[in-house]
Amino acid sequence: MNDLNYILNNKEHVQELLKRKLYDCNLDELVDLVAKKRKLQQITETNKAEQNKLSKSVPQVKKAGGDVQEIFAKVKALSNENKENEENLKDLETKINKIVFALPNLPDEDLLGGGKENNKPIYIFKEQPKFDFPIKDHVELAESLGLIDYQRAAKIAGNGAWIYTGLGARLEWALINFFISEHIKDGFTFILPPHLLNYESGFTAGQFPKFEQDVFVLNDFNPERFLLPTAETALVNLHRNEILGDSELPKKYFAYTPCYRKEAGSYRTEERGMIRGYQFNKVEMVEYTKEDDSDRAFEELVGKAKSLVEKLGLHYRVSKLAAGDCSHSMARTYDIEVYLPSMNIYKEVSSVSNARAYQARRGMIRYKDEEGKIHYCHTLNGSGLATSRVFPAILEQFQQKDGSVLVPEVLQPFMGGIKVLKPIKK
RNA sequence: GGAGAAAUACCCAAGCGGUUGAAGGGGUCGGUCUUGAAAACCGAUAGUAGGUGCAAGCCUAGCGAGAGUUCGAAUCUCUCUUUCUCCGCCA
Repeated sequence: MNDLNYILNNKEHVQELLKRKLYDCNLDELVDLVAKKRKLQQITETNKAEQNKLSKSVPQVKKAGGDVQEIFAKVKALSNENKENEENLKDLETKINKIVFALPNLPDEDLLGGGKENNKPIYIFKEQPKFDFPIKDHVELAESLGLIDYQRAAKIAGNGAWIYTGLGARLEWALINFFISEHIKDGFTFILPPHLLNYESGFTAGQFPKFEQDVFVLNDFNPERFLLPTAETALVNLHRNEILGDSELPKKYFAYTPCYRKEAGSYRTEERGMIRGYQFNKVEMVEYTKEDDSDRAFEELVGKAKSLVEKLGLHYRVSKLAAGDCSHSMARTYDIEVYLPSMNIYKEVSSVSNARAYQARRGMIRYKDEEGKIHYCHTLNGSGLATSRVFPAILEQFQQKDGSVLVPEVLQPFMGGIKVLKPIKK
């Protein structure tokens, strides 16, 4: 949610910024609605003040033996008038909220407008790996090495699923353990949140009301709950409706959870194997900061995500996303994209974003400065990392001529010292 | 899943239709006393959201959430949520 007064005072600029985010809107209606609402609010509140004053005088008048009926009639009249005003007010507010809640975050000024095509790689690690033999894709490798069972996954779950088996499960778990140990080293607080969250959490993170179709909603609950699409949704709600102390910030969290996503209408044929499923594992980092500290935190999170991929030894790049490719709630996003030789493309393993005060405003996440003044926090999040993209990248980038795959050194301690994954005989 | 109880400010807690936006206690902050501290005493102490104003301030909302009854609701009614106790079931 954006600052309403800022929108009102900078209408043209806001429209222009949102256009960079490929969100075309005319805010005239909003400005008009807010003006109407504030005017009506003034009238209603003045009435209400009068009504309260009269009501309060009843006991004294009664005691003095005065006529109370006259006051009753007056208050009743005011009350009726106000009832109508209040209904109109509520109506106006609903209309205003509908517009404001749906507005995306404003992109940072330095971002290029437009979509994916304007993303800019700003950092590259290592060279593209060269192979002097015909390479296999990760699906072939995962199957020949006995790491993933796609057939049985379809049997027991349906499409968009896979099963980690044996060493595959151990490799997956080693990745998660490696990430966790790095974050602990960096002083981040480990959180294991619930996977079923309530509507308010979805609203604060920015999933609702606009992206309800992307998550699994469970209507057996009253009120409904949903499966978290990323641990960010949980972490960013930890301090919802709270006022943090000045000295508590920055707060640094990370969590491991599976992420559940509908991904309606996804690129199924192109993305076979484990690139896109209904469920994938991810370790997620979230920071809460003061307003003037979020740029620092952003660099920190990008740096952390980079260092994880680097320690694994994978060739990757960092892309600065164009405004239109940043997600709805975010002012700025850098993607860490790992190279998949079989497809000759770079796939996101981490997305680091600064939401600035957008989520904090939705969830009333605030802090009190030394002078006792209340401010909105800034929230940032970054994957650290999503395993379902790292796993294939490891298989593909580290494959050998004999069909085996080298296990990155940093993972070996988490895999009982296994250094090579060898093809299994069928 | 069944039965019951509860939700009031930083914490505990009174209030059960009207000078209550809230007694009392604790805490916290300031002061007196003291060489200093403790104790005692005195004083202060709703945070928040929205509106309005250059500002001091003022107005509105707000006693778990929402709706209702009433001239008037923390107080009465309904719905929901959460917590606790007991029973059942269970990792």
